[in-house]
Formats: sequence, structure tokens, C-alpha cells
Amino acid sequence: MSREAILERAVDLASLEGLEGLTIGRLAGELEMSKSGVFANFGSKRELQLATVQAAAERFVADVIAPAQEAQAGLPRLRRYCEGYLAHMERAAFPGGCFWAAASAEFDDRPGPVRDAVREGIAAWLGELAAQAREAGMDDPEQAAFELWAVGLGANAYRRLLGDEAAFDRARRAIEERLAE
Amino acid sequence: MSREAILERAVDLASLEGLEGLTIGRLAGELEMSKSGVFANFGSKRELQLATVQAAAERFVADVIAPAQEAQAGLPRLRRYCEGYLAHMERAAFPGGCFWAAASAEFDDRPGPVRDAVREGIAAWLGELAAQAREAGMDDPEQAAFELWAVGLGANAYRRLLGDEAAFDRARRAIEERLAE
DNA sequence: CCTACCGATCGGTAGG
DNA sequence: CCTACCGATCGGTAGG
Repeated sequence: MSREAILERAVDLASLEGLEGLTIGRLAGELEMSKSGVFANFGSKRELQLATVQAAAERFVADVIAPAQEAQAGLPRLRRYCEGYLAHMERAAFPGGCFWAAASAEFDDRPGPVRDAVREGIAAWLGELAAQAREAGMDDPEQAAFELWAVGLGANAYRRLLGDEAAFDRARRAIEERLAE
Repeated sequence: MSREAILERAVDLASLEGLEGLTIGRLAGELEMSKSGVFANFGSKRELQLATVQAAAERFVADVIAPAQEAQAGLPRLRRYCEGYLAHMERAAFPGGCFWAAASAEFDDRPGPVRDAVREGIAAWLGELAAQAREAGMDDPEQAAFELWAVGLGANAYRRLLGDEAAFDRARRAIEERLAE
């Protein structure tokens, strides 16, 4: 079993159970491996968590960021980012809902390398949104990035907790109005 | 040690460690009680979790909802709700950040009574926001409630994960623009 | 409210 | 990659 294949399952499991609930024993059970077989690939639970965050970032880049590079920098790419971001969550790219929403809520008060890795992933995404907002000539790109990101976070929580698929329509409407300004 | 005093600590601990990370042993340690002494007050971990959600709801009502009843129904009360909501998170009414943001991310994919209780608390808050938006004459009160709530959720995450206190200024600016429409 | 205990599971190690 | 094990902690119980 390759490290890559293990991490595929680790990301899915972490989106469901959290990065702390991602236990080596449970992951081993799902992969039909021994605990120590999984353990040996990482050396510690912390390294498993860090590798899982990295794998989730790669999935997000492949799914959302890379395809949007076809669009022109500025407003067109910003729209593609928002569409990709919502579509990514809507089709449940992670079975437990957005990995990043779950990971940031879980680790925002646990200082250490895992928290730092989660923060860097989210900061990179906010930075991408702000860069395109700046390119589009918006007067406060960081403000726009914050608002667009918050709407996505809200849609994920609204759908997952309330079971209301209208969450994404609401998010699209909010984003449309924000970008039409 | 009264049940109420135990629940005070339970809410704080849950905001830091999550409702699953709120273990009976750890809570007992902080209260300098025996595990079974804490346990006997609730009968099961699930009952402790449910009582903790209830206590968090009471804290939110006392802190945010009740004071806003002084304001006139409609836009004035809606503004007070938003101000109270942000101030509640900004001064860290829960030491681990907004209890509800953490609890919804943790339980959104764990069916059962705890999830139901979290959902009901959040649905009640969204309903309050929508009711005032309707009273204020807004044309899609649920949409407004969704957007205002999402901005608060975003501000909590932005501040806690990125350590940026500007999160709340950004949230206030976004809410101001939304309500000025 | 307490001590003392149960089986299960945790992260991690020894040795192969 | 495996079996077998470690001490710690989990939710929960017995008995007082």
C-alpha cells in the first residue's frame, strides 16, 4: 500500500472525523492493514496529520485552483475561483464536508505545526482570492477575499448542518451581488 | 459542586476541545472532582454533551439575544443582533472561540441527538435574524440571515486561525454594506 | 459524592 | 509490512 493511497483515505477520514479523530488504528482498519504498518509510513501521529493536510491542499489545488488558471487574471479568474470553490464543496469533494472548514475549527486553538499547516493553506487561498480581486481593480481586495471566503464557509456549514441544498444557491447569489458592485 | 457550575466549565472546555474532546476525566480533573462524581450528574457522556449544548444556548441568549429585545423590532433589532453577535465572539465569550462554530463543524456529520441540538440552536439564531430582516421589509429575509450569519462565522475563523483582530472590522464593514442596501 | 475496577482504544515500541 | 506488547486514557459500572 503506497503512502499516496493511504493519504487518500486519511483525507477522507479526517474530513469526517477530524484530524484528531483520524486515529492510526481506525485508518489501518479501513485499509485492512496493521496499525504498525500504517504507523511505519509516518513515524508519528503528528506526521500523519501534517501529510494529510498536505494531501488535502493538493486535492484543493487540483480541483479548484489549477482549472481556474485558464481564465484571465482579475475578475474572470476570481469568478472561476468562487464557482470552483462552491462546486468543490457542493459535490462533496471531501465526504465529511470541506476539510479546511473542519480542520480550521478543530485546530484554531491548538498551537503547533498542524495548526500552522492549516493556517498556511487557508492563508494561501485567501491570498489567491485577494490577488485576483486586486487585479480586478477592487478598492479593498482583502475585504473582498474575506467576504467571498466567509460565504463559502457559511454555505458548507449551512448545507451540512441544516441539510439544506439551497445553501449553495444562497452563496452564489451573495457572491454575484458582491462581484457586481 | 452544582450541576450548573459543572456546566460552566463544560461549555468552556468544549469550546476549546470540542464536544467529543470534552471528556469526563478531564472535566473532573479541572473541577478537582472524581470522574464518577461528574459522571453521576449526567448518567452518560451523551447527556453531558446535550446539557453542555443547552448551557451554551443559555449563555448566547443572555449575552446576545436578550439585550437586543430593548431595540425596536426590524432593522434596529437586527443591527443589535449583529453587533451583539460580533462583540460576543470578539471578547471571547467562549475561550475556544464561538462554541457554535466549533460544535457545528464537529457534529455536522454525526447524526444523533447532539447534532440535532446543535442544529436547533443554530436554526433558532438564523430564524431570529430572518424574522427581524422580514420585519425590516427586506425582500429575501432568509438570504439576509444567511449572509449575516456567514460573515460572523468567517470573522470567528479568520481571527482564531490567522490571529488577525481586523477580522471583526471586516465583518462590521460587510454587515454595514449589506444592511445599507 | 468516593475508590476501585472493567474492556476497549489510544499513540507508540520491540523485534522480526 | 507483521505480531505482540507497553502505559495512559476512554466511557461506564460496582459498591459504598
